[in-house]
Amino acid sequence: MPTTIKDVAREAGVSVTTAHRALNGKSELGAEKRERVLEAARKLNYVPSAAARTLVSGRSRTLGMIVTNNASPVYADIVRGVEAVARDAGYGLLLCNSDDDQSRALECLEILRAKQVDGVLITPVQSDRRDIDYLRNSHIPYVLLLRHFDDPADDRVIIDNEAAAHGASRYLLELGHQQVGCIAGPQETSSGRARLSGFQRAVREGGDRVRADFVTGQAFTVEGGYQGAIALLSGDVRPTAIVAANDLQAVGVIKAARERGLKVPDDLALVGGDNIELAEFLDPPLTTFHQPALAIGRRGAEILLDRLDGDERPPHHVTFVPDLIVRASSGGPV
Amino acid sequence: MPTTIKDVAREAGVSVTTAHRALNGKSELGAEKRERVLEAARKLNYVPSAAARTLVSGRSRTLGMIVTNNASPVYADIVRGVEAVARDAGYGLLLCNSDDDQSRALECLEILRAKQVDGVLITPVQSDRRDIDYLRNSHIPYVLLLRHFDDPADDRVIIDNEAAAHGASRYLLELGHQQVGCIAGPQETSSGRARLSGFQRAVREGGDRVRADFVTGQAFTVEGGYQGAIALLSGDVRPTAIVAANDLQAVGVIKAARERGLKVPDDLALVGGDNIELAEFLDPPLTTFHQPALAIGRRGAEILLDRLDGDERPPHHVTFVPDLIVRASSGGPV
DNA sequence: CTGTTAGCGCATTCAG
DNA sequence: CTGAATGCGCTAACAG
Repeated sequence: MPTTIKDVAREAGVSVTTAHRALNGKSELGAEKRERVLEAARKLNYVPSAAARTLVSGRSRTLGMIVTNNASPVYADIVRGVEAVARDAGYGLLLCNSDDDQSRALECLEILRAKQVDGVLITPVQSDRRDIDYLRNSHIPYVLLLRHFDDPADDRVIIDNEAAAHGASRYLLELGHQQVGCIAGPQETSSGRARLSGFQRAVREGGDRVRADFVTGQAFTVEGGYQGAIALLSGDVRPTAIVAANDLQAVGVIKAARERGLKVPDDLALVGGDNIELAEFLDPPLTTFHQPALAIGRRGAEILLDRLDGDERPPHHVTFVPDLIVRASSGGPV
Repeated sequence: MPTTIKDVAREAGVSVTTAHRALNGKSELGAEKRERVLEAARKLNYVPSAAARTLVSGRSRTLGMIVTNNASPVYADIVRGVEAVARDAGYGLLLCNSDDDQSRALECLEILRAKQVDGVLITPVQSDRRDIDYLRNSHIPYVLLLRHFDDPADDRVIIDNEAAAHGASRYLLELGHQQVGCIAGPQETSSGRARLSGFQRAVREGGDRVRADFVTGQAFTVEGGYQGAIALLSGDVRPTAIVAANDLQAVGVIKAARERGLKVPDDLALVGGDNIELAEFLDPPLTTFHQPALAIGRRGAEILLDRLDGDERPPHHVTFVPDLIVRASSGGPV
């Protein structure tokens, strides 16, 4: 039984209301009584019940967060950024993983709604829009992270995936590769589509001598990259360079190449995406573009908290533009 | 305004109590009325208020979790494991990072207590025992993960760090190294101490010809390993092998070695710890021991949920025994 | 300046 | 089988 404000009031010999006012600094009241109350609260180790406050105020001072998988480096950093901002603002953070399974995401949303989170940060499952629709229909403020639908009404914090992938791909092509492959992420995801588009644009710009091949729908994981690489390397014409959808995939490519006795970058040039912490220590160090995951999380949380604070401005569309980071995996000068 | 049970009752034309019973399947009641209620609930998209339930029941169906840093690979996996088990049981998960700062941890605990979490999973800040004392004094059930104090009353899920580090160190010594270094983690942490002990035991067992050197207090991060390596490599006698406190530190060692033109493992053999996902793809692939972080999280959450379910058995002390994973960084046969 | 009253949404008494 | 009343802890509205 946690101690309640009633206990504090009794201990201090005042009414519950007075205790409440002393504790929350509402109206002015006798300095002496205030002290007695604060003293009693300290002595009894009083902490106000969030549940009761939520019940009466309708606000929980808790944010919800749904990500694909908090253990994946990019999401891990995003969660970190969100948590830091949330806690600084005195908010709790309820974390859920969807594994990009919509029904799971909806379960999570139901829990979050029951717990009356004040807002939600979400990397939507993009097999369909049900998660986002749920949030909208429930009138829960939300901010999209990493992925988004075209609806401009949504607040969102993303990176320019098209430009990022284009830059990385073009870099590879300028090194002279004429047979390039691309492992594209799930094409339901806006990020997966955009990165493929960027690759394709670079290929088009490369002119007629460039021949490109790609596989789609590979998960943003080591395994996804591995499978994608197997597919690309099994084609009739082996690519001399591969653009992976992200760094984890690139690791999968390295694994596949290693198994086939191909040396990266000599036999197979490679670029990834995201610039995870260990990218520079991989074998070989990975050429990639930098996705500022921590900042994305922080910015998203700030936007959400602003909304909860009454921010009525038009939708926030924050787009970071990643820098290309050249390392050894792409071949060419480092 | 979310819809309440009152709305459902009105819609169904029954009393609140009846609605409650229909929704919670308490006592038997007219099948027809039950249907009307369920139908109304569905139609109104009713979700019971967790805040109200918490207020009346005293239980929130939420777990709290405090880790050093959810973005660090081991913690990320632990969080993942906890979240999976928690959600399967219908529990929410409130996540906090302490950055191993006790005052921050205590802030988090205050929040968690206010939100009346039913239990807490924690990797304690071990600068002192205030976080654990707080939990105990607040009568909040808790399970320690990764780290522990000697108090056998605490439930805990850890690995045998001493044995793990001993095995890794001995492996290195058996390769013939006579000048070995160890980068030890913060010695306030039980894991940091145990890993150093394991190293020292291996050195003792190595006999008189083995000369060992070590630095303590290096953070379990790339930077910590880097600094530690600088220190060890700047000594009068350069070690030919280094035992890092974990894989991230080992990465830092690789970085330092690279900067100094030392080749791993030829000029400097290296072992880490934890077996993070990318350990095998590093340059060079890292010899390490496997810490089953996901399983640790899962097991911890299961124990905690059992406690909440009334498990009164003696304290659970789960200790996983890590396997050594030999890769190229240690030199020797792979 | 202070205390009394009422109500947030739900679950658990009690009566009927 | 059903409903009305009560209280969880806190805050807001209303007296005094």
